[in-house]
Amino acid sequence: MRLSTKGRYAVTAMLDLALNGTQGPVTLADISENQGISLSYLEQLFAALRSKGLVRGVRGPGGGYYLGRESDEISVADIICAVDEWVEFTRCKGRQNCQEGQRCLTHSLWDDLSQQIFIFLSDITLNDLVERGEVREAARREKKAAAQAQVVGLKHQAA
Amino acid sequence: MRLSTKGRYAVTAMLDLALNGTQGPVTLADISENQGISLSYLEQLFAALRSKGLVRGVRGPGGGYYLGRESDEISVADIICAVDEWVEFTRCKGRQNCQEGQRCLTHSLWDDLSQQIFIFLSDITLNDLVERGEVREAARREKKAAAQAQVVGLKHQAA
DNA sequence: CAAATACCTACTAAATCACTCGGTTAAATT
DNA sequence: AATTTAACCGAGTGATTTAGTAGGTATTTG
Repeated sequence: MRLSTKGRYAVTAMLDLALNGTQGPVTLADISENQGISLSYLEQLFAALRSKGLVRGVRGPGGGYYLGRESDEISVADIICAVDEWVEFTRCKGRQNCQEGQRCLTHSLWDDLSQQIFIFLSDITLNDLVERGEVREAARREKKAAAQAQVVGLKHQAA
Repeated sequence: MRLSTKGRYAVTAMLDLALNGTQGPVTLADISENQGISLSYLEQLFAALRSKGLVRGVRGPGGGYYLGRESDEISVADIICAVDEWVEFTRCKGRQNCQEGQRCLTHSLWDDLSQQIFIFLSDITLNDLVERGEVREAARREKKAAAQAQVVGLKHQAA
């Protein structure tokens, strides 16, 4: 799992689409203006999103983009994976000295972390983000506190 | 929190140091050969690590590097923060339209994730990695399974 | 037909990555 | 003292990524 600004741009744009696309398609020009992302860069991002079926484009006047699926069927991980290539963290994959050396130790570390992040982001849908914005204060803090407690639990178990 | 190959190189090198530095300093030339990282690149990484007190250099023949602290006092997060600049995920920080718009939603998402990753990596020390390697098979798999179960628990709780 | 919009290709300045090169100090060995 | 070993230092480099510009073509609406 790779975390870059590119992926964050894509999530932000998709969230804009989820929020403003309830009645009719949203143009990239609108998103560009709303989010301060250049039009051509958005086009590149949406080409990738389209190829993965996350958005659906409608040409011509009055056209724009729809979400490709329901907003609760699109996870943040889906979006990031669509625009950011999944780079392997390993280097000695298939090399000779990766059976017992130190490399394997860090490999399992990165693998664990990568999976951890993936699971975290797979569980958050665009709809969650939309609702999170509406409910805001109370519910959000509760969720955060619960997740926090879980992480601390994981910490003590691992130690 | 930024996750790049640079940080992974640094962790790998530090782990090499923790494993091989028990009796006397370890030269960068050794680490270079062991881990397949160029000497000059290691020098750059260790300049950053040294400035943060994570390693201590000894010049002259028989010299090399020691860990700056005990291996159970150095976390993976410490290492990554030393070599990877901490880039802010936000863009509209201090801008006018970040009070209630969509941007704030993604901001809290990235902040949560970033903190999540930081906590995860802050809890893993070099010593943990060394021990993980010695106990190997049995204990390692148990730990992983336990962590996995925890993560699944977190997922269901959040959902 | 004209306009709006998606869709597509190529190019670019800036930054980062991993590395090379060519040094200079400081300490141990001879 | 001379040599060697190693840390330490700075400049530069090709490859890649980032975020953007420019200039189109294709398709649909009015």
